[in-house]
Amino acid sequence: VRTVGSNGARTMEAIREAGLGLIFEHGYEAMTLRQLATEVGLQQGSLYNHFRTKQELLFKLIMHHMENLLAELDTALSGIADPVERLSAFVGFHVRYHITRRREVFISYSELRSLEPENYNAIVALRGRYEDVLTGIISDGVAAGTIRTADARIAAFGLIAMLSGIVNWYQPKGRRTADEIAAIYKEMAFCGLVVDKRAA
Amino acid sequence: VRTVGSNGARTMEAIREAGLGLIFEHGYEAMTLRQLATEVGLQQGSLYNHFRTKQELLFKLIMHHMENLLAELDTALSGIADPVERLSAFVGFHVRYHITRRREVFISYSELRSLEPENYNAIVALRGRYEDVLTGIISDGVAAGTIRTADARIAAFGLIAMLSGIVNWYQPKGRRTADEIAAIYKEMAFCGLVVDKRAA
Amino acid sequence: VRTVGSNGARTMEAIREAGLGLIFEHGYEAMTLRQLATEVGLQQGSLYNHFRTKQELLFKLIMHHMENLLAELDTALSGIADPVERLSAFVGFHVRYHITRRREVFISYSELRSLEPENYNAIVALRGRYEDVLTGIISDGVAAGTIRTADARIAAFGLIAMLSGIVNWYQPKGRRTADEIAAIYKEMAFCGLVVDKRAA
Amino acid sequence: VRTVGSNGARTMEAIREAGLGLIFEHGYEAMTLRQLATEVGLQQGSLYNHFRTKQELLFKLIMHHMENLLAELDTALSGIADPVERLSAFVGFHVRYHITRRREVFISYSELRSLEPENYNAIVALRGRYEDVLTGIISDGVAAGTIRTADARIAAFGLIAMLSGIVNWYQPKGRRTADEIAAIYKEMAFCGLVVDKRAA
DNA sequence: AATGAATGAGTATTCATTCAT
DNA sequence: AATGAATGAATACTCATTCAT
Repeated sequence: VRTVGSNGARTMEAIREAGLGLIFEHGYEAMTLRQLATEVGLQQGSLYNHFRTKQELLFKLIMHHMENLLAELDTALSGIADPVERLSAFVGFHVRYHITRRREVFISYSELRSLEPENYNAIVALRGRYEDVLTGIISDGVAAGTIRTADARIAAFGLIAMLSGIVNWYQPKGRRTADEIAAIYKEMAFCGLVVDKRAA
Repeated sequence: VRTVGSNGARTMEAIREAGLGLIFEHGYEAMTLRQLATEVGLQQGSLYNHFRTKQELLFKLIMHHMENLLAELDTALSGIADPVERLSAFVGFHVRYHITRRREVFISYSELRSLEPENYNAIVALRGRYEDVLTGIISDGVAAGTIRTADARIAAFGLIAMLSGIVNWYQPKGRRTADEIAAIYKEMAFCGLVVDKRAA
Repeated sequence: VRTVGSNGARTMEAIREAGLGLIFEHGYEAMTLRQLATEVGLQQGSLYNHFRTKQELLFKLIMHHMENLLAELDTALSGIADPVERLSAFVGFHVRYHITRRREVFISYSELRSLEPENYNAIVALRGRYEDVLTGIISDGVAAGTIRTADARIAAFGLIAMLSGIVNWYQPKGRRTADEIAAIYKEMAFCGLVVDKRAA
Repeated sequence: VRTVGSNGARTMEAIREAGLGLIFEHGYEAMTLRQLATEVGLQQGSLYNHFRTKQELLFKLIMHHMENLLAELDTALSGIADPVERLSAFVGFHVRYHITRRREVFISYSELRSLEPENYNAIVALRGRYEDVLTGIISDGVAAGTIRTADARIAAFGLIAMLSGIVNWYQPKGRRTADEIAAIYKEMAFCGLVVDKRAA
């Protein structure tokens, strides 16, 4: 029976939103479709008009996020040429994005393991492209003599891990604003922690 | 019926080891006690001679790791007084530990969510003590004028996140040894990436 | 929304044909209306413009077949008076019909069990009329002294079962034509298998 | 919880018996494991201590029957050499077996379609061996000049179909005993129905 | 300390059917 | 006459856990 005023696209959006929240809170395996249906206001079976399997829902959620991430990164870096400036823009973008899209980001890391091989590979490929952008920036800087590291790839991994850790403790009502956090991390990434470098 | 030659302590050790592997691979929720029993060579029911619930198994695994982590950190830092030297020792220890105890470390991050409130709190308290050690080192350095950061706590979080990210990509047969990796990370943490700091 | 050029009667015929094929292949219980709709090129809901329930579809399919069977039998026997000649005509008709309408025949036997009581009774009544025709022929022959059996009814059942078994193994491209098969069965039915009857 | 006095073999036997009855009555697809569990006096999940899937239960039931059928046929024919006498023994055996094991026999025909390909092939192979025995008897008789037919294989199929049809109408309380039915069918199979063979 | 049979609650998914559009 | 979104009940199967043996 079609509920008066129901609408496919609107329902799918509600499923997306509820799914994001439930997976963020309980994890993909622990979230049940009963919970999801209740949250959306549907019967369990009706969910299947909008996705084919629970796995597909997870994949769509993560995929949508990854594509968005890459697109917005592209925008954030466009028009900037100098490696150090690009690095600065990357850090700023990454912190802001991870703070505003906390749930998507968290899920995209923590639920990778629940993706079936084919889906897993698709996501990891996109993640690789994101990492490659940063690795490229660092390599360019090294070539230009303005960035220094023994291994651009490992440095990129380290930097991304550091910045991404924010989602584990950031609270919107916390003691620091997003911009302050970005500044602190940028300082760490650029200058390091130690004043008298001879000690290193 | 007691199988000839069976032995309680030995069985528990086998459960520990198998559980570590299965949770690392599939996640706590996704690991079934049937899998665990098969791996250990028991029937499902027999597992309950060694732990009371699946939750207890997870908790013991993580707790054991956290206690070990803190004890070893203590050893690694003992006898070192200077903050910068302590920081150096911390980084070295953390990288080495995370590389050698990859599964325990990974689980202790990713399965926190599956712990029941009481157990969760107990673990988070220990994790807090670990973070506090690093925060203390940084604060001491700032007071001594040899470390520079706007927020010792956030810097500690950032550093730990950066170093911990290693478990996501480290391969024992990879292109870098543990010591090389530690050196690269130490350099990043101490000096930052940018050569000409005026650009920041 | 009415698809351009769609036509009620044509659609119903397509449903009939697809339903016949699917039930023959998978069985009534195992055939889903989703499969049927896909085969016909409709959405599930649209099927209900052509029948009221899945059960009704099955009933109509079988009923249509039974009525047709009886009507064609009538034609095949019309004008023949002698019991042995009528028996011969019956066998020839039954074999030919079962070979050409394999799917209908098969379903009408195997899916009887899936009919609701009322529908079941209606079909079994028609089947009884078909069996009665053969029983009558045999009885007439016995009365006339040209057919011999201890029980006309059981003989009729046995003969029908023997002939109907054809649907289980007949292949249009097989080693025998329909006429050859009919001849072999007629010989068996008329003369039996054993040459020297004293052995029986 | 192990019910006091419960026993694996006894439970499996109860499942077998109940499964036979339910599949005979409703068909494999229509029988639910809820019904089966209720009939046996277990919870649904407990059934899975005794078979791995519903399909496996069906397969075991049919396989057990087919092996039994072949073993008993062997016994029934052992020590008989003359083809006509073997034919007589076959008919007698088949009728008696099909009357006493009505449910197994019925299921083994009607649920063949529900078997997965691998299982299906295993059963059809055994059925083929049964048909081969009869085909062999008829061929031997033809070679000896005591049996007459244009096609031993088709005659075997026809005879088996005729005899097997009994399961569709036989009632233990009916008007004829098993032995009478066997006699009537033997007469039909041996001598045919028609007195004056010139009419054929 | 281990087994094997049981529980009971739960899981994702499917199905025939309905009905506003 | 067809669609697409919904229902509600059911389905096979799984899971952590229990306990008599």
